[in-house]
Amino acid sequence: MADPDRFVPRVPGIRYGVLDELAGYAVRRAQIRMYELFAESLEQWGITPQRFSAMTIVSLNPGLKLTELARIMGIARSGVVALVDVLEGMGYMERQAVPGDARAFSLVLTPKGQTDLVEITRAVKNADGLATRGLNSEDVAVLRAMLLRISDAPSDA
Amino acid sequence: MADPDRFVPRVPGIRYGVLDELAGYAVRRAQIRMYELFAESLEQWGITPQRFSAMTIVSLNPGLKLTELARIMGIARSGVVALVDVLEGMGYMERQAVPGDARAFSLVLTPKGQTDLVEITRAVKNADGLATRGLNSEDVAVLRAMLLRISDAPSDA
DNA sequence: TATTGTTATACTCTATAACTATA
DNA sequence: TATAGTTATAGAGTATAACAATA
Repeated sequence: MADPDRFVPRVPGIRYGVLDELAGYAVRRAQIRMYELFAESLEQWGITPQRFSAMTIVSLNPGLKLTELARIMGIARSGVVALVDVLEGMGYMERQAVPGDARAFSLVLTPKGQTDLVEITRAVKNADGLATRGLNSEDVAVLRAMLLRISDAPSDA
Repeated sequence: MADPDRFVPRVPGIRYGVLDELAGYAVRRAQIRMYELFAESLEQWGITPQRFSAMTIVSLNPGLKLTELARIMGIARSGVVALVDVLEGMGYMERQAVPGDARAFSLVLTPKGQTDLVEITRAVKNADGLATRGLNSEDVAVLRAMLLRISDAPSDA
């Protein structure tokens, strides 16, 4: 096999110039490759990284409203509607009526969602391990800490 | 201002579970934030990160064919056609006939493209610096090296 | 036959804006 | 008035597949 079609981050003979000095381009290249590895592992489940994130967050924080999930995931409310529609269609998530507020819905995983999430999580961990196979666990911890710093970077000085 | 609408990577009171242990989720969160910072810096130019990458690569490797650029950037040929159409429409890039091959085109930047790329690169470096402000230059070098390892991760054992 | 660029089409992910029903 | 969810629409960005011209 040898992954004939996977992304090649550095093509021999090509000059990348400033791209090689940018943290942003390094993050982008890593993200492309990780998405490929995750997609391979999750293909059989019909689960994308985004769907996995939503399932995990709802599983651990049952009762979230759609607006809250949108804020947590950093996407628009309309995007969450589509995402929840898909997961509901898969039998993994449910909208439940909120007693005090007829406008809102509480999100919960179905029993099937909870059950399958265990195996899906195993597949995700496997993909993450493949991606970081070139790093030891201490390196990965350092990497995550540095990336979190970037995630928290403010716009202004 | 204080960035009222920017992505919040960790919402207080929310449990993230395994997401906090995954390198992949950390990369994704960092990528979202970096994209926001790049988009802010490049907004005035009508340039996206992808367009910047294409301009930089063509600038340093003039004469690339569309198929080659597609491979280098890791996207489909049809995507490169649309990308080159946009940059050509902006007056930044040109298709040039290839003497020996009537099917192909050589890509080059226009003089305007070369000139503006200097300032655009400055804006990109500024955005990258903002994103990595919480890290010193040694940290950033380590970060880039680790991310490159991930970019190169094979699928099989 | 194979390759290059192109077009057509579709799907995902994102956004904004307008709508409805409730609060 | 404001909020929660929804719908409509649009724009990137990606993909596959088919095509014409050329190799």
